[in-house]
Amino acid sequence: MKIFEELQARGLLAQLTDEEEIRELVNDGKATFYIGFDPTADSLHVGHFMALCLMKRLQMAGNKPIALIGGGTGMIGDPSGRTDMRNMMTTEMIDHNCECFKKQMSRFIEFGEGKAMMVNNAEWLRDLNYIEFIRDIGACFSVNTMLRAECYKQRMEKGLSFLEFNYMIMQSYDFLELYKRYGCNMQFGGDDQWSNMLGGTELIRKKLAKDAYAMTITLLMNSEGKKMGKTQKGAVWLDPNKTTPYEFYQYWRNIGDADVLKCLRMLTFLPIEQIDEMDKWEGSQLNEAKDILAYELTNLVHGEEEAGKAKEASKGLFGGSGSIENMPKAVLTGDDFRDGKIDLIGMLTASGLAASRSEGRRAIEQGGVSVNDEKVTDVKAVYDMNFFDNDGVILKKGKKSFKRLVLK
RNA sequence: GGACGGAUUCCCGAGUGGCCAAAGGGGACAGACUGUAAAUCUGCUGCAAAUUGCUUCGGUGGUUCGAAUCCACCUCCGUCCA
Repeated sequence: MKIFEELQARGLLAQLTDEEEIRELVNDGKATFYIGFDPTADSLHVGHFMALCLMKRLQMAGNKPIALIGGGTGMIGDPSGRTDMRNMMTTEMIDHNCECFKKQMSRFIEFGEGKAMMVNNAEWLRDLNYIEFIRDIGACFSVNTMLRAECYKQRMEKGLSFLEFNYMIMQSYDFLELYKRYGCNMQFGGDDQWSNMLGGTELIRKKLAKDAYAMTITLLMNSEGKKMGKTQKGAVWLDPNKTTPYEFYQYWRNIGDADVLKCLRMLTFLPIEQIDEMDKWEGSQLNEAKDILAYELTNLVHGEEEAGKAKEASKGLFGGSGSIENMPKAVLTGDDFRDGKIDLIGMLTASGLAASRSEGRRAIEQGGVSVNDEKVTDVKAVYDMNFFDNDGVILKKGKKSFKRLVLK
C-alpha cells in the first residue's frame, strides 16, 4: 500500500485541492510540504502530535517536510475555530514558546541536511513594511471572498478584529514565501485550516502562476464531536512536566469504546491490518485495544521506558498486579506536618489530589478517599509522620486518582 | 464620533435594594452500577480554624442601616447610524 492510500485507509484525509495530483506527488516522494505550528503555548499537544506523525509518515515515503514555526503568525492569532478573541501574547512569550516547540519537535522528526527543515516565519513576517505589503499582497485578496470563508463566519456574531482578520493573509504569504525559498508545493494542516490554506494556493497562482496543493487532516474528534486531547485541566501536553507520562497513558487508556479504533488508526504506526483485526473486538475486549493504544502512544511520545513504567503503574492500580514502584509520587516535606502530624485533608492538598481543603473535605465526606486501600470517612483523620516510612502511603481519591506519598 | 444594548461563579445564563455564596442548565468532582468504557441514577460544585466566619457579580468612587441590584466616572464588547 502506498502512502496516500495508507493515509486514506487510516481516515486521516479530510479535504484536498486536487486528489489525483496530490496522490501522485506524495506517492512518488516528490512533495515538499509544510505544516505550520503556532506557538500558543510552551508545549506541543496531541493535536500537534497528529500533524507530526503525518510529517513522519510522509517523510518515510520520501517527501520533504518543512516544520514552520509561527513566530510571526503567533503575533496575530488564528481566529479559525474559535469563538472568542485570543489573548495577545508578548514577543518574549512567543519566542520562548518557539524554542520549546523546536526542542520537542526534534524528538519526532529528523532535521538536518537533506532531511526535514525547520523554519520560523518570524523571519519574513515581523519586518514587513505595511504599505509595501498591502500593495503587493493585500491587493490579491478579496474581502468579499474572505468574509465568505467558514473560519470567519462563526466570528461574525461574536466579533472579529482587523488584526485577526489578517491571519489568513499572513498564512497565505507564508506558503508563497516557502514556495519561493524552498520550492514548497504543498501544505498540510488541520481541517479548520482549510480556508487559510486555500488562500495560499490562490496567492501562489496569482503571484507566480504556479500550482500548489493543500490537504487537510481530519480533526481528531471523539464520538461526541468534541476535539480530543482536551481535558478539564486543559490540553494533553507532550511535555512530561505538564502532562506526566502516567497521565498521558491514562488519558488514552480511558478513551470511550467508540473512539479506540479511530485513534489507533489515526495516531499509531501499527500496521493497518493489525488494527483492522482489532476492529472485530467487542465489549470488554476493547480494553485490550485501549491498553495497546495507550502503550503505543506513550511509547511514541515519551519513549519505551516511560511507557513501560506507566503501564506497570496502571496494572498495579487497576489490575491488582504490577508494581507500585512506578505509581505517581508526591513528596511530603517537613513543612506539611505540624508537630509531626498531618491530617487527611492536608495530605490531599499536599499531593495535589485536591485543589483546596474544601475540595478535599468534600471528597472524604462523599466516601471517595482511601488510605492504603482502606476507605476513610473521618474528615478529621490525622496521621503520624512515621506512618509514611518504608514504601510510603497510597492515597486514593475517587477511582482513578492515586498518589504514593513519601517522606523526603 | 452619535444612539442604544451588554459584562454575574469553570462555561452558558437567571437575579434589578435585605429572604444572595447568588435560580436553572452544561461541565468537573464524588457515590451506585460496570470493563479504568458508554448510558443511567444520587450527591456535590467560592474559601476557611466550618451549625460559624471571610471574599466574590468588568474597574474605581458614591448613595444607603444594608448594593450583583441605585448614582457618577472609567474599561472592554456587541448592534445600528456615520
